[in-house]
Amino acid sequence: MSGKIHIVDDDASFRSALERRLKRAGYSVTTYPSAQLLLDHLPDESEPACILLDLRMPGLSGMEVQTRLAQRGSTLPLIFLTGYADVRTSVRAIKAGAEDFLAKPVGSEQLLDAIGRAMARHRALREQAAEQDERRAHLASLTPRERQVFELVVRGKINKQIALQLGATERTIKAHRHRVMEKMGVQSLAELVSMAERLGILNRVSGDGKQT
Amino acid sequence: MSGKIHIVDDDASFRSALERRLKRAGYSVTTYPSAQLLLDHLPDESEPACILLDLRMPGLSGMEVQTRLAQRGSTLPLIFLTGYADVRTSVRAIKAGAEDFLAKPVGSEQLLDAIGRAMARHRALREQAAEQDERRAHLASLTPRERQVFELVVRGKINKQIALQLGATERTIKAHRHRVMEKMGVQSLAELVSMAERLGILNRVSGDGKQT
DNA sequence: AGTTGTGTTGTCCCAAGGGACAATAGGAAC
DNA sequence: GTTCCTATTGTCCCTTGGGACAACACAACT
Repeated sequence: MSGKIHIVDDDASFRSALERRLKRAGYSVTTYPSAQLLLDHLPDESEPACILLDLRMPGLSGMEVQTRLAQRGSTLPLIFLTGYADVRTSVRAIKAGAEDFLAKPVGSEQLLDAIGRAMARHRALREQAAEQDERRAHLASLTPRERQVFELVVRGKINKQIALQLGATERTIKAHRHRVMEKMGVQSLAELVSMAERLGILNRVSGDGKQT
Repeated sequence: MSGKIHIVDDDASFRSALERRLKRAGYSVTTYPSAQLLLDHLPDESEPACILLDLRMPGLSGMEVQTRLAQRGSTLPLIFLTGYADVRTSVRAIKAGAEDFLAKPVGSEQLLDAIGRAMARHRALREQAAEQDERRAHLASLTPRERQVFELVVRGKINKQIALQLGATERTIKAHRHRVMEKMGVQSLAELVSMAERLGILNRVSGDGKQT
Protein backbone atom coordinates (compact mmCIF):
# COMPACT_ATOMS: atom_id res chain seq x y z
CA MET A 1 0.00 0.00 0.00
CA SER A 2 2.68 2.48 -0.95
CA GLY A 3 0.23 4.49 -2.98
CA LYS A 4 -2.08 4.82 -5.92
CA ILE A 5 -1.11 6.29 -9.24
CA HIS A 6 -3.46 7.66 -11.85
CA ILE A 7 -2.09 7.75 -15.36
CA VAL A 8 -3.73 9.96 -17.94
CA ASP A 9 -2.45 9.63 -21.50
CA ASP A 10 -4.09 9.24 -24.86
CA ASP A 11 -1.40 6.89 -26.08
CA ALA A 12 -2.54 3.39 -25.14
CA SER A 13 0.81 1.71 -25.53
CA PHE A 14 2.52 4.35 -23.42
CA ARG A 15 -0.15 3.95 -20.74
CA SER A 16 0.24 0.24 -20.44
CA ALA A 17 4.01 0.33 -20.55
CA LEU A 18 4.08 2.87 -17.79
CA GLU A 19 1.48 0.97 -15.85
CA ARG A 20 3.61 -2.14 -15.91
CA ARG A 21 6.69 -0.26 -14.80
CA LEU A 22 4.93 1.31 -11.88
CA LYS A 23 3.15 -1.83 -10.79
CA ARG A 24 6.50 -3.52 -10.69
CA ALA A 25 7.62 -0.76 -8.38
CA GLY A 26 4.81 -1.66 -6.02
CA TYR A 27 2.20 0.94 -6.84
CA SER A 28 -1.45 0.50 -7.46
CA VAL A 29 -2.22 1.94 -10.90
CA THR A 30 -5.29 3.16 -12.74
CA THR A 31 -5.15 4.45 -16.29
CA TYR A 32 -7.34 6.89 -18.18
CA PRO A 33 -7.26 7.45 -21.92
CA SER A 34 -8.55 11.00 -21.53
CA ALA A 35 -8.50 13.75 -18.97
CA GLN A 36 -12.26 13.91 -19.03
CA LEU A 37 -12.48 10.38 -17.78
CA LEU A 38 -10.30 11.23 -14.83
CA LEU A 39 -12.41 14.23 -13.96
CA ASP A 40 -15.58 12.17 -14.30
CA HIS A 41 -14.39 9.63 -11.78
CA LEU A 42 -12.69 11.91 -9.31
CA PRO A 43 -10.13 9.72 -7.59
CA ASP A 44 -10.73 9.31 -3.91
CA GLU A 45 -7.95 10.64 -1.79
CA SER A 46 -8.28 8.24 1.08
CA GLU A 47 -4.78 6.96 0.48
CA PRO A 48 -1.61 8.56 -0.81
CA ALA A 49 -1.91 9.06 -4.54
CA CYS A 50 -0.80 11.20 -7.43
CA ILE A 51 -1.52 11.78 -11.08
CA LEU A 52 0.81 11.32 -14.04
CA LEU A 53 -0.52 13.49 -16.74
CA ASP A 54 0.33 13.87 -20.38
CA LEU A 55 0.48 17.54 -21.17
CA ARG A 56 -0.71 17.46 -24.70
CA MET A 57 -3.82 15.46 -25.41
CA PRO A 58 -6.90 15.74 -27.58
CA GLY A 59 -9.68 17.40 -25.61
CA LEU A 60 -8.61 18.80 -22.28
CA SER A 61 -4.97 19.67 -21.99
CA GLY A 62 -2.94 18.84 -18.95
CA MET A 63 -2.92 22.42 -17.80
CA GLU A 64 -6.67 22.56 -17.94
CA VAL A 65 -6.88 19.44 -15.83
CA GLN A 66 -4.69 21.14 -13.28
CA THR A 67 -7.10 24.05 -13.11
CA ARG A 68 -10.19 21.87 -12.87
CA LEU A 69 -8.75 19.71 -10.15
CA ALA A 70 -7.75 22.74 -8.14
CA GLN A 71 -11.26 24.14 -8.49
CA ARG A 72 -12.72 20.98 -7.06
CA GLY A 73 -10.45 21.21 -4.10
CA SER A 74 -8.40 18.20 -4.99
CA THR A 75 -5.06 17.91 -3.29
CA LEU A 76 -3.75 15.25 -5.65
CA PRO A 77 -0.23 16.16 -6.75
CA LEU A 78 0.29 16.30 -10.48
CA ILE A 79 3.33 15.15 -12.35
CA PHE A 80 3.43 16.19 -15.96
CA LEU A 81 4.91 13.89 -18.54
CA THR A 82 5.33 15.22 -21.99
CA GLY A 83 7.13 14.61 -25.19
CA TYR A 84 7.22 18.28 -26.09
CA ALA A 85 8.75 19.78 -23.01
CA ASP A 86 9.37 23.46 -23.30
CA VAL A 87 10.59 25.79 -20.62
CA ARG A 88 7.73 28.21 -20.84
CA THR A 89 5.15 25.56 -20.20
CA SER A 90 7.10 23.83 -17.48
CA VAL A 91 7.45 27.07 -15.58
CA ARG A 92 3.75 27.72 -15.81
CA ALA A 93 2.92 24.23 -14.63
CA ILE A 94 5.21 24.33 -11.63
CA LYS A 95 4.08 27.79 -10.67
CA ALA A 96 0.53 26.49 -10.80
CA GLY A 97 1.49 23.91 -8.23
CA ALA A 98 2.47 20.82 -10.18
CA GLU A 99 4.81 18.52 -8.32
CA ASP A 100 7.07 17.95 -11.30
CA PHE A 101 7.44 18.25 -15.01
CA LEU A 102 9.28 15.50 -16.83
CA ALA A 103 10.15 14.87 -20.44
CA LYS A 104 9.32 11.60 -22.16
CA PRO A 105 10.97 9.24 -22.20
CA VAL A 106 11.55 9.50 -18.50
CA GLY A 107 14.15 7.54 -16.61
CA SER A 108 12.89 5.22 -13.91
CA GLU A 109 14.87 6.78 -11.16
CA GLN A 110 13.75 10.26 -11.98
CA LEU A 111 10.16 9.14 -12.29
CA LEU A 112 10.13 7.19 -9.07
CA ASP A 113 11.79 10.05 -7.24
CA ALA A 114 9.12 12.41 -8.42
CA ILE A 115 6.39 9.95 -7.50
CA GLY A 116 7.88 9.50 -4.06
CA ARG A 117 7.89 13.23 -3.48
CA ALA A 118 4.36 13.51 -4.78
CA MET A 119 3.15 10.78 -2.44
CA ALA A 120 4.84 12.38 0.54
CA ARG A 121 3.39 15.71 -0.33
CA HIS A 122 -0.04 14.25 -0.77
CA ARG A 123 0.16 12.61 2.59
CA ALA A 124 0.93 15.96 4.21
CA LEU A 125 -1.70 17.81 2.22
CA ARG A 126 -4.33 15.26 3.10
CA GLU A 127 -3.69 15.64 6.80
CA GLN A 128 -3.89 19.37 6.57
CA ALA A 129 -6.99 19.22 4.44
CA ALA A 130 -8.67 16.83 6.83
CA GLU A 131 -8.03 19.10 9.78
CA GLN A 132 -9.18 22.10 7.86
CA ASP A 133 -12.36 20.33 6.77
CA GLU A 134 -13.11 19.46 10.34
CA ARG A 135 -12.64 23.05 11.43
CA ARG A 136 -14.86 24.26 8.64
CA ALA A 137 -17.52 21.75 9.56
CA HIS A 138 -17.53 23.02 13.11
CA LEU A 139 -17.76 26.56 11.84
CA ALA A 140 -20.63 25.70 9.56
CA SER A 141 -22.58 24.30 12.49
CA LEU A 142 -22.81 27.75 14.02
CA THR A 143 -25.95 29.78 13.55
CA PRO A 144 -25.50 33.22 11.99
CA ARG A 145 -25.78 34.86 15.34
CA GLU A 146 -23.29 32.53 16.93
CA ARG A 147 -20.97 33.18 14.06
CA GLN A 148 -21.10 36.90 14.75
CA VAL A 149 -20.34 36.38 18.39
CA PHE A 150 -17.55 34.00 17.47
CA GLU A 151 -15.83 36.55 15.30
CA LEU A 152 -15.98 39.25 17.91
CA VAL A 153 -14.87 36.96 20.70
CA VAL A 154 -11.76 35.80 18.88
CA ARG A 155 -10.90 39.38 18.12
CA GLY A 156 -10.57 39.97 21.82
CA LYS A 157 -13.82 41.81 22.40
CA ILE A 158 -15.32 41.30 25.82
CA ASN A 159 -18.91 40.28 26.32
CA LYS A 160 -19.99 43.76 27.25
CA GLN A 161 -18.65 45.26 24.04
CA ILE A 162 -20.13 42.49 21.95
CA ALA A 163 -23.50 42.96 23.61
CA LEU A 164 -23.42 46.63 22.83
CA GLN A 165 -22.35 46.13 19.25
CA LEU A 166 -24.94 43.47 18.52
CA GLY A 167 -27.69 45.16 20.47
CA ALA A 168 -28.26 42.44 23.02
CA THR A 169 -27.60 41.98 26.69
CA GLU A 170 -24.43 40.62 28.11
CA ARG A 171 -26.29 37.60 29.30
CA THR A 172 -27.35 36.72 25.79
CA ILE A 173 -23.81 36.96 24.52
CA LYS A 174 -22.78 34.64 27.29
CA ALA A 175 -25.28 32.10 26.07
CA HIS A 176 -24.11 32.35 22.47
CA ARG A 177 -20.53 32.23 23.53
CA HIS A 178 -21.19 29.10 25.50
CA ARG A 179 -22.75 27.37 22.52
CA VAL A 180 -19.91 28.52 20.29
CA MET A 181 -17.35 26.90 22.55
CA GLU A 182 -19.46 23.78 22.62
CA LYS A 183 -20.01 23.53 18.90
CA MET A 184 -16.41 24.31 18.06
CA GLY A 185 -15.34 21.62 20.45
CA VAL A 186 -12.94 23.69 22.56
CA GLN A 187 -12.54 24.28 26.24
CA SER A 188 -10.57 27.49 26.25
CA LEU A 189 -10.58 30.83 24.54
CA ALA A 190 -7.02 30.12 23.46
CA GLU A 191 -8.10 27.09 21.46
CA LEU A 192 -10.96 29.04 19.96
CA VAL A 193 -8.67 31.81 18.79
CA SER A 194 -6.18 29.33 17.46
CA MET A 195 -8.95 27.71 15.47
CA ALA A 196 -10.14 31.04 14.16
CA GLU A 197 -6.62 31.90 13.10
CA ARG A 198 -6.34 28.68 11.14
CA LEU A 199 -9.68 29.37 9.56
CA GLY A 200 -8.33 32.68 8.34
CA ILE A 201 -10.97 34.62 10.19
CA LEU A 202 -8.61 36.95 11.99
CA ASN A 203 -7.16 38.45 8.83
CA ARG A 204 -10.31 39.83 7.37
CA VAL A 205 -11.40 43.31 8.33
CA SER A 206 -14.72 43.34 10.08
CA GLY A 207 -16.21 46.67 9.12
CA ASP A 208 -15.59 47.93 12.62
CA GLY A 209 -12.22 49.39 13.39
CA LYS A 210 -12.61 51.37 16.57
CA GLN A 211 -12.59 50.01 20.08
CA THR A 212 -9.56 48.97 22.09
CA MET B 1 9.93 54.90 -7.64
CA SER B 2 8.39 51.87 -9.24
CA GLY B 3 11.19 49.67 -8.03
CA LYS B 4 14.81 48.69 -8.04
CA ILE B 5 16.29 46.00 -10.24
CA HIS B 6 19.54 44.18 -9.66
CA ILE B 7 21.09 42.64 -12.72
CA VAL B 8 23.69 39.94 -12.34
CA ASP B 9 25.40 38.79 -15.51
CA ASP B 10 28.97 38.23 -16.53
CA ASP B 11 28.37 39.56 -20.01
CA ALA B 12 29.05 43.29 -19.87
CA SER B 13 27.30 44.18 -23.08
CA PHE B 14 24.22 42.23 -22.09
CA ARG B 15 24.20 43.95 -18.71
CA SER B 16 24.30 47.41 -20.11
CA ALA B 17 21.78 46.72 -22.85
CA LEU B 18 19.38 45.33 -20.31
CA GLU B 19 20.05 48.17 -17.95
CA ARG B 20 19.15 50.68 -20.62
CA ARG B 21 15.94 48.86 -21.47
CA LEU B 22 14.82 48.73 -17.87
CA LYS B 23 15.76 52.28 -17.05
CA ARG B 24 13.67 53.36 -20.00
CA ALA B 25 10.82 51.44 -18.41
CA GLY B 26 11.20 53.56 -15.30
CA TYR B 27 13.13 51.27 -13.02
CA SER B 28 16.17 52.03 -10.95
CA VAL B 29 18.90 49.59 -11.96
CA THR B 30 22.12 48.31 -10.47
CA THR B 31 24.35 45.84 -12.26
CA TYR B 32 26.81 43.25 -10.99
CA PRO B 33 29.33 41.41 -13.11
CA SER B 34 29.35 38.47 -10.71
CA ALA B 35 27.08 36.81 -8.21
CA GLN B 36 29.67 37.22 -5.51
CA LEU B 37 29.49 40.97 -5.85
CA LEU B 38 25.76 40.89 -5.32
CA LEU B 39 26.11 38.75 -2.22
CA ASP B 40 28.84 41.02 -0.90
CA HIS B 41 26.62 44.07 -1.10
CA LEU B 42 23.34 42.56 -0.02
CA PRO B 43 20.73 44.83 -1.56
CA ASP B 44 18.56 46.59 0.94
CA GLU B 45 14.94 45.68 0.69
CA SER B 46 13.49 48.94 1.83
CA GLU B 47 11.75 49.39 -1.48
CA PRO B 48 10.27 46.95 -3.98
CA ALA B 49 13.06 45.24 -5.83
CA CYS B 50 14.01 42.06 -7.63
CA ILE B 51 17.02 40.35 -9.11
CA LEU B 52 17.59 39.38 -12.72
CA LEU B 53 20.10 36.62 -12.65
CA ASP B 54 22.03 34.85 -15.34
CA LEU B 55 21.90 31.18 -14.62
CA ARG B 56 25.26 30.20 -15.94
CA MET B 57 28.20 32.27 -14.85
CA PRO B 58 31.78 31.71 -13.88
CA GLY B 59 32.02 31.30 -10.13
CA LEU B 60 28.72 31.02 -8.36
CA SER B 61 25.88 29.74 -10.50
CA GLY B 62 22.46 31.29 -10.38
CA MET B 63 21.07 28.37 -8.42
CA GLU B 64 23.72 28.79 -5.78
CA VAL B 65 22.85 32.42 -5.45
CA GLN B 66 19.27 31.42 -4.88
CA THR B 67 20.33 29.17 -2.03
CA ARG B 68 22.63 31.73 -0.44
CA LEU B 69 20.04 34.46 -0.58
CA ALA B 70 17.44 32.24 0.99
CA GLN B 71 19.85 31.35 3.77
CA ARG B 72 20.33 34.99 4.56
CA GLY B 73 16.60 35.50 4.82
CA SER B 74 16.34 37.65 1.75
CA THR B 75 12.90 37.99 0.29
CA LEU B 76 14.12 39.40 -3.00
CA PRO B 77 12.35 37.65 -5.86
CA LEU B 78 14.62 36.11 -8.44
CA ILE B 79 14.07 36.05 -12.16
CA PHE B 80 16.41 33.78 -14.06
CA LEU B 81 17.61 34.78 -17.48
CA THR B 82 19.56 32.26 -19.41
CA GLY B 83 20.71 31.43 -22.85
CA TYR B 84 20.70 27.72 -22.17
CA ALA B 85 17.21 27.19 -20.86
CA ASP B 86 16.43 23.58 -20.18
CA VAL B 87 13.32 22.19 -18.61
CA ARG B 88 15.07 20.32 -15.85
CA THR B 89 16.79 23.40 -14.54
CA SER B 90 13.78 25.64 -14.91
CA VAL B 91 11.68 23.24 -12.86
CA ARG B 92 14.26 23.15 -10.12
CA ALA B 93 14.55 26.92 -10.05
CA ILE B 94 10.82 27.54 -9.84
CA LYS B 95 10.38 24.85 -7.22
CA ALA B 96 13.09 26.58 -5.23
CA GLY B 97 11.00 29.71 -5.27
CA ALA B 98 12.21 31.71 -8.24
CA GLU B 99 9.66 34.12 -9.59
CA ASP B 100 10.31 33.24 -13.20
CA PHE B 101 12.67 31.61 -15.62
CA LEU B 102 13.14 33.23 -18.99
CA ALA B 103 15.23 32.39 -22.03
CA LYS B 104 17.54 34.92 -23.64
CA PRO B 105 16.81 36.82 -25.65
CA VAL B 106 13.72 37.80 -23.75
CA GLY B 107 10.92 39.88 -25.16
CA SER B 108 10.22 43.16 -23.43
CA GLU B 109 6.65 42.39 -22.64
CA GLN B 110 7.48 39.06 -21.11
CA LEU B 111 10.32 40.53 -19.10
CA LEU B 112 8.36 43.49 -17.83
CA ASP B 113 5.46 41.23 -16.91
CA ALA B 114 7.76 39.06 -14.87
CA ILE B 115 9.35 42.07 -13.23
CA GLY B 116 5.95 43.46 -12.39
CA ARG B 117 4.94 40.23 -10.72
CA ALA B 118 8.23 40.06 -8.88
CA MET B 119 7.84 43.58 -7.56
CA ALA B 120 4.30 42.91 -6.43
CA ARG B 121 5.38 39.74 -4.73
CA HIS B 122 8.27 41.48 -3.05
CA ARG B 123 5.98 44.15 -1.74
CA ALA B 124 3.78 41.50 -0.16
CA LEU B 125 6.70 39.52 1.19
CA ARG B 126 8.25 42.60 2.70
CA GLU B 127 5.11 43.47 4.57
CA GLN B 128 4.79 39.97 5.92
CA ALA B 129 8.44 39.87 6.84
CA ALA B 130 8.23 43.19 8.61
CA GLU B 131 5.30 42.04 10.69
CA GLN B 132 6.98 38.78 11.47
CA ASP B 133 10.15 40.55 12.50
CA GLU B 134 8.20 42.74 14.83
CA ARG B 135 6.53 39.76 16.42
CA ARG B 136 9.84 38.02 16.83
CA ALA B 137 11.35 41.09 18.40
CA HIS B 138 8.57 41.18 20.94
CA LEU B 139 9.06 37.52 21.62
CA ALA B 140 12.78 37.96 22.08
CA SER B 141 12.18 40.61 24.70
CA LEU B 142 10.65 38.03 27.00
CA THR B 143 12.77 36.52 29.75
CA PRO B 144 13.05 32.72 29.71
CA ARG B 145 10.53 32.45 32.48
CA GLU B 146 8.09 34.76 30.79
CA ARG B 147 8.52 32.75 27.64
CA GLN B 148 7.50 29.59 29.46
CA VAL B 149 4.44 31.26 30.87
CA PHE B 150 3.63 32.65 27.46
CA GLU B 151 3.64 29.25 25.84
CA LEU B 152 1.40 27.73 28.44
CA VAL B 153 -1.00 30.64 28.47
CA VAL B 154 -1.56 30.55 24.72
CA ARG B 155 -2.18 26.84 24.92
CA GLY B 156 -5.18 27.58 27.09
CA LYS B 157 -3.73 26.62 30.44
CA ILE B 158 -5.13 28.54 33.35
CA ASN B 159 -2.92 30.26 35.88
CA LYS B 160 -3.44 27.56 38.47
CA GLN B 161 -2.24 24.81 36.14
CA ILE B 162 0.71 26.85 35.00
CA ALA B 163 1.69 27.58 38.57
CA LEU B 164 1.58 23.91 39.38
CA GLN B 165 3.57 22.92 36.32
CA LEU B 166 6.24 25.53 36.82
CA GLY B 167 6.40 25.12 40.57
CA ALA B 168 5.37 28.61 41.49
CA THR B 169 2.33 30.23 43.02
CA GLU B 170 -0.61 31.46 41.06
CA ARG B 171 0.28 34.99 42.05
CA THR B 172 3.67 34.71 40.42
CA ILE B 173 2.19 33.48 37.19
CA LYS B 174 -0.14 36.41 37.22
CA ALA B 175 2.82 38.73 37.44
CA HIS B 176 4.63 37.03 34.57
CA ARG B 177 1.49 36.95 32.54
CA HIS B 178 0.99 40.62 33.06
CA ARG B 179 4.48 41.40 31.83
CA VAL B 180 4.03 39.10 28.86
CA MET B 181 0.95 40.97 27.75
CA GLU B 182 2.79 44.21 28.21
CA LYS B 183 5.91 43.20 26.32
CA MET B 184 4.01 41.60 23.49
CA GLY B 185 1.97 44.73 23.15
CA VAL B 186 -1.48 43.20 23.39
CA GLN B 187 -4.52 43.91 25.48
CA SER B 188 -6.35 40.64 25.22
CA LEU B 189 -5.65 36.95 25.41
CA ALA B 190 -7.12 36.64 21.95
CA GLU B 191 -4.46 38.87 20.48
CA LEU B 192 -1.78 37.03 22.35
CA VAL B 193 -2.91 33.69 21.00
CA SER B 194 -3.18 35.09 17.51
CA MET B 195 0.36 36.32 17.77
CA ALA B 196 1.57 32.98 19.07
CA GLU B 197 -0.15 31.24 16.19
CA ARG B 198 1.60 33.45 13.67
CA LEU B 199 4.88 32.81 15.42
CA GLY B 200 4.30 29.11 14.91
CA ILE B 201 4.41 28.42 18.60
CA LEU B 202 1.17 26.52 18.79
CA ASN B 203 2.25 23.80 16.40
CA ARG B 204 5.23 22.54 18.30
CA VAL B 205 4.72 19.87 20.92
CA SER B 206 5.73 21.04 24.31
CA GLY B 207 7.03 17.92 26.01
CA ASP B 208 3.89 17.83 28.10
CA GLY B 209 0.87 16.12 26.64
CA LYS B 210 -1.45 15.45 29.53
CA GLN B 211 -3.90 17.91 31.01
CA THR B 212 -7.24 19.05 29.64
C1' DA C 1 -51.62 22.03 17.29
C1' DG C 2 -47.18 20.33 18.63
C1' DT C 3 -42.21 20.08 17.89
C1' DT C 4 -37.84 22.01 16.91
C1' DG C 5 -34.34 25.44 16.28
C1' DT C 6 -32.88 30.07 17.20
C1' DG C 7 -32.45 34.11 19.75
C1' DT C 8 -33.42 36.18 23.81
C1' DT C 9 -32.98 37.28 28.98
C1' DG C 10 -32.97 36.37 34.14
C1' DT C 11 -30.86 35.10 38.82
C1' DC C 12 -27.40 33.00 41.83
C1' DC C 13 -22.83 31.88 42.54
C1' DC C 14 -18.19 30.64 41.92
C1' DA C 15 -13.79 30.65 39.46
C1' DA C 16 -10.39 33.13 36.85
C1' DG C 17 -8.25 37.37 35.24
C1' DG C 18 -6.27 41.63 36.16
C1' DG C 19 -5.07 46.30 38.44
C1' DA C 20 -2.88 48.72 42.49
C1' DC C 21 0.55 48.88 45.87
C1' DA C 22 4.29 46.67 48.04
C1' DA C 23 8.16 43.79 49.22
C1' DT C 24 11.99 40.12 49.32
C1' DA C 25 15.96 37.66 47.19
C1' DG C 26 19.69 36.33 44.14
C1' DG C 27 22.72 37.23 40.27
C1' DA C 28 24.99 40.28 37.01
C1' DA C 29 26.87 44.59 35.80
C1' DC C 30 29.22 48.93 36.98
C1' DG D 1 28.92 48.23 47.41
C1' DT D 2 25.19 49.93 44.70
C1' DT D 3 22.24 49.36 40.91
C1' DC D 4 19.46 46.78 37.64
C1' DC D 5 17.12 42.74 36.11
C1' DT D 6 14.58 38.69 37.06
C1' DA D 7 11.85 35.87 39.74
C1' DT D 8 9.10 35.53 43.46
C1' DT D 9 4.96 36.29 46.60
C1' DG D 10 1.37 38.96 49.30
C1' DT D 11 -3.18 41.43 50.04
C1' DC D 12 -7.34 43.84 48.55
C1' DC D 13 -10.76 44.41 45.30
C1' DC D 14 -13.21 44.65 41.06
C1' DT D 15 -14.31 42.79 36.47
C1' DT D 16 -15.10 38.90 33.44
C1' DG D 17 -16.15 34.41 32.30
C1' DG D 18 -18.83 30.42 32.94
C1' DG D 19 -21.95 26.79 35.02
C1' DA D 20 -26.75 25.66 36.64
C1' DC D 21 -31.53 26.15 36.11
C1' DA D 22 -35.30 28.31 33.92
C1' DA D 23 -38.16 30.80 30.79
C1' DC D 24 -40.27 33.44 26.76
C1' DA D 25 -40.92 34.83 21.70
C1' DC D 26 -40.96 33.56 16.99
C1' DA D 27 -40.58 31.08 12.79
C1' DA D 28 -40.51 26.87 10.32
C1' DC D 29 -41.80 22.21 9.82
C1' DT D 30 -44.85 18.16 10.59
